[in-house]
Amino acid sequence: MSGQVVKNFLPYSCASMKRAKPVPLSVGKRPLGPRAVITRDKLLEATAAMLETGGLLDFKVVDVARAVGTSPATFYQYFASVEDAILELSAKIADGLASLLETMNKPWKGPKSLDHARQFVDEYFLHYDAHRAVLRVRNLSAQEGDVRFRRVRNDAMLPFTKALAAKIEEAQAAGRVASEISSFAAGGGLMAMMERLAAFRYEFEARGVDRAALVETTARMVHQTVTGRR
Amino acid sequence: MSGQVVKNFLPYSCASMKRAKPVPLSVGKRPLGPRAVITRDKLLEATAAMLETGGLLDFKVVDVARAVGTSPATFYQYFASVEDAILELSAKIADGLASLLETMNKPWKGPKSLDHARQFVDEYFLHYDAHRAVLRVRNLSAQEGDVRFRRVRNDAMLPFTKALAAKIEEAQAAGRVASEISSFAAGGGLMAMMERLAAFRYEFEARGVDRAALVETTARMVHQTVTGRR
DNA sequence: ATATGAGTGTGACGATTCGTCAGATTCTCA
DNA sequence: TGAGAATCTGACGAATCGTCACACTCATAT
Repeated sequence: MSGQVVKNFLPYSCASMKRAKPVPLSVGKRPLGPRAVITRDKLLEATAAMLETGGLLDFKVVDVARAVGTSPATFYQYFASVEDAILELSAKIADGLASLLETMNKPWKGPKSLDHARQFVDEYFLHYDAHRAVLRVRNLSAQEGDVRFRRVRNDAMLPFTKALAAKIEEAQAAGRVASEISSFAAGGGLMAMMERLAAFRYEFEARGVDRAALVETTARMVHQTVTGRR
Repeated sequence: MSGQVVKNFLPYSCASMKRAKPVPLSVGKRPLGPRAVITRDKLLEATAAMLETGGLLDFKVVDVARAVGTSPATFYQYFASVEDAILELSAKIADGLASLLETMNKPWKGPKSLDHARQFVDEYFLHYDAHRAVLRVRNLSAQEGDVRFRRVRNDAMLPFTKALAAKIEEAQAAGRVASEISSFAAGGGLMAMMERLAAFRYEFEARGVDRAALVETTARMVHQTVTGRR
């Protein structure tokens, strides 16, 4: 109790006046050293793990810190906020789609075209499965209007939407798909469907639609919309 | 400062020992009186409003209470948790779909069938627009595995999924839709697409696809998948 | 009137989390 | 080995959470 008086004095004491600028010791903008990179990565990892486990509302930085064996202060040394950490996770995840996009950019022609669609859907589901926790937060934040999350989401999804749209335009030119359809909207619609089905896959399984059936059905819907063929 | 000593004594004073059971005065399970219903509703309303305004992570009961001109304690008198309040909001919202379901259960036959699809999509978008804030939290919680939210979501969406599935089965019986498709999965896929497009509608507008175009395109995709006709 | 008690609301509290420092600790290398 | 850079954290004030005992309001019976 008596300490309080001292405490109130301290910040203005002569001693503290000596060092004019106490040097903001923490990370300025200097590149992180190797040890720092490791803890930072561990924190990111733990953040993702935490999101898998519990709901977003129960998310506590303390838990993440504890999981890594460090203190909350360390977390805030590397991330300005929880959202920043999740944003970075979201961005990292998007990279994993590169190879899938290649598959996508090949033309869907001939008797194999439905197989392409199947592979596309299947791999997208795999991708979503591997990152569902982070992705659902990314999508929530994007819907809430957070520009950064919107950007990350678009970076991940737009290439696919456009690739689908391009195929649709071909089909439209060939007269197999109605011209009243907006190719971009349709491509986006298909991506929307896939994302959503991936998210609620288990809901379908609970009702007797197993993964294979879901993939097959989705692939056929995609294929049909994109090529105009059955 | 000196009051602190007194404070430490109080909880164990003889006076507090007198009443063995202090009677939990607050709401037991008795039905709420008229005044209570009003404040409760105001709290629900303010909760919804708060969700429209800011992100889920910034949600503070204090703000809701302040908005209604009451204290957090009052909020907790009526809702065990924030989630409970949002759950109730979600349940209420689902009721608004009743009339749309009627539209849905009519057969989509003849030259007007595409119009039915258009109306369906259009009204669903309207519904989503009116409740986007609550719906996105409902969906997040459902994805996180919260059983209550899953139930509410299913109650709202399953009837539509089933109605679509029924139509698809008709089309399959007539040979217009591939039998390899799971009608239930396809119906769910369409609902998924609509929900998602409604959620990210503004993203499309930012890219030059206005509402009308989005509705038209979506309606055609739904119609095509459901009837097997162009 | 007013006393009674059910119905309704809240101040105040302990507990928990947040986000921020200043400074302790650990590492590097001259 | 020791000086300084890099990394981490104890400790703190502020804010929020969720709870409880109590204060207030109001209709009704006496």
